[in-house]
Amino acid sequence: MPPTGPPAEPPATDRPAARPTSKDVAKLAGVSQSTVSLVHAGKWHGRVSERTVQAVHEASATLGYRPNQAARHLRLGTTRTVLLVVPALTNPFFGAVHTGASEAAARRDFSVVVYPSPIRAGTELAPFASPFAAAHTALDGVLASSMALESLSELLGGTGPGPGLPLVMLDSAPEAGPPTVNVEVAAGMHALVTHLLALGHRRFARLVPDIDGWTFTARENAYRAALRDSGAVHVAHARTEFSVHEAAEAALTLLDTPEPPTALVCDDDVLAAGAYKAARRQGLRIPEDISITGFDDLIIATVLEPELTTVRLPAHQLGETGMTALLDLLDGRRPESTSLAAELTVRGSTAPPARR
Amino acid sequence: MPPTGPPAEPPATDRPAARPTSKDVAKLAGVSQSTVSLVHAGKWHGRVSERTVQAVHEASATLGYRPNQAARHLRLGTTRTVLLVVPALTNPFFGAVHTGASEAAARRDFSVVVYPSPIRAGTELAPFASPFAAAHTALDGVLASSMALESLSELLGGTGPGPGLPLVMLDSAPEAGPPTVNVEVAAGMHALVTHLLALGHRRFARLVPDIDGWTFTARENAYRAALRDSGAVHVAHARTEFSVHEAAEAALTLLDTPEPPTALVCDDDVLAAGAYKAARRQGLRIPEDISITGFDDLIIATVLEPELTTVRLPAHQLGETGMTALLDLLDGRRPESTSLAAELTVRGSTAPPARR
DNA sequence: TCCGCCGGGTCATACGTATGACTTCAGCAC
DNA sequence: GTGCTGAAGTCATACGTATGACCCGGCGGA
Repeated sequence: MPPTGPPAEPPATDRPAARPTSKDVAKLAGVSQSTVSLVHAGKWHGRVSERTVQAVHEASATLGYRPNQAARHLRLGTTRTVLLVVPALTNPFFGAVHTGASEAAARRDFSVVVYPSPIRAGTELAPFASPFAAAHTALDGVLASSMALESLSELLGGTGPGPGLPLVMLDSAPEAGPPTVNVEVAAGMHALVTHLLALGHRRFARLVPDIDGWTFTARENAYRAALRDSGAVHVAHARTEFSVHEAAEAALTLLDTPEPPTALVCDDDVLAAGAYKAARRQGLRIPEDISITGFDDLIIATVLEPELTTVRLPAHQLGETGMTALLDLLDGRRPESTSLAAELTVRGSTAPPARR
Repeated sequence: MPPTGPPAEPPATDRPAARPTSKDVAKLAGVSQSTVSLVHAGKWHGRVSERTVQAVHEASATLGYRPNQAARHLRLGTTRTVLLVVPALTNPFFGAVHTGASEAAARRDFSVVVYPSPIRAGTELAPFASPFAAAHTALDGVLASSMALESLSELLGGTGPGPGLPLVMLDSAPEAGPPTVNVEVAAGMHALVTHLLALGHRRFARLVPDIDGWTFTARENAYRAALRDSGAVHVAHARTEFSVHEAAEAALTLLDTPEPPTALVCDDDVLAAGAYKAARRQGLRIPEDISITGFDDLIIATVLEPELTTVRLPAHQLGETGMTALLDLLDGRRPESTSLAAELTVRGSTAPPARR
């Protein structure tokens, strides 16, 4: 006698609410599980008759069958899920990036998980570190924005020799390893400064966030390059936290001087909003007494009064293009790094400087 | 002789870049795969010696082993992934909801996928419908915001008899089936109107978005209730699309009348921004000639000048509480529907009406 | 001496799918 | 009748993990 008799037979009643499997469909349709799988994969040409295909479809419909994703992920070795790393979704710019990326992913049957990563290395990383590490094997690739590569690879569990995940970077230095999709912020900045120079401005100042990142470096370099040999001077410079009130304080230090600038170039619309506050506190009219510019073209650009002259960045397209590049990479095609145009958007916050 | 000889033997060389499995770890540590699994699950007390545990950990570290998520999902029948359904992440309010939800999920080792759903039924649904259906079996639950239940269940692939996914709703009617987490918008609106009445306002108007949803209905009802028997009158009402410029147009129709209101109650800060524009186009000063209020307390509330009196909604906390409720539900605990307080935030856009 | 028990592991299996290898059978040419 | 081909399916297995059921050696008690 074999050591085990038949174990306690499971209740033969059809379990009611359990999700149906391909086996259930097979039984109902009177075919084998393989056939069900073939039909659902669409690979049945020359292997299954039309009549059987019909039967399988009907059976699937009546049971409400959906293939178990975990099982196919395991079998196929792919999860059709990618990770989007952005600084914060509370910034509408990245909300738009996400939307674009999601749409592109959806078109090719991929899902997107978001990992809002703190920009500053180290801070607030704890609550997310663990699930990220866990998700590592649940991902096919990573689309990462505005983050230093080293901290990213650290996040990716880089300590071990595990093979790296396919990676595409958004808005980061094109020279670095992975393919990148960027916005031509340099060209945008150039157009912006040129616009101000053409209006007659000769005294410039600059308000920048205390965030490191390729875009900001690129903006800074383009700003300096555009000013060089222009006859205009860069008179001052302030770094600030990324909030309206902090920006206002910082802008005040730029404006409250014996010879204030006539043009204030801010690296983001939010900072420009702070600059508006500072200007008004100093009794300066915009744009008569001072021209102020932003960057990004968020909603607040049109909320401000006068509406803000800024550089529009194609956030949605950035996400879309980046995701497309990543999926191409996953398909084995080596995507080329691309740049998207940024567009100068002139509104009411810039004008010729007052005559002295 | 059996029909098949040994099939073409796989190349016995250790494959270089393949992700290591628990089997590889087991071999290196000199134990069985089961033991590795037990150690990683932390369920080894009384079953594995400390020394062996050490060995397994070391082997895992040197190989850079990460458990394959697909395999454990399949085995465990759970994916530890939930879906967040929000109208649009480009609205910073929902960005904050997402952040809160993600943090709560991360704390319990869950991932979040986002499905930005159009508010208006039918539109733009196509690009997302398919992956959503596919993801259906890859989800443990759904946290949904501001959407009609019927369109949601449609999204969930409701045609078939598939068992429904555990669901928690954000900001929706508490009477409906699933547990809800809401913000006490009614109390917030009551406080707001009371504030305006106390300032002496007697002629009210209202600017609302052309979006259906529980919150907006609740705001409207609370507004009317607060005005009833107050001696004040509701003079006009306009619906508008959810954008600054459209809102400005709509607000103009409210203000450009023989007897304009002295208080304009807007259902969102974005609409209030539009109202500011309309007021200025009419030559009205804020708040001397007209008081304007918003709702939500987005960044633009402090960007506007004067800064906007509004009702702060705890977006982050909403996402956090909602996610916690959903995860409780998944754990079998029946969460109770809860409400979060909304806080009246008085700033510079409200003042006593001008004497006539 | 024998039994029972416990610490420390291993074995075997199931989760649900996808797919290469195999089978079966009808039709047809020779 | 024999052999061949193609259509229509089925079989068996592997993906990597988690876990209930076993197994084994040593020790304490009767």
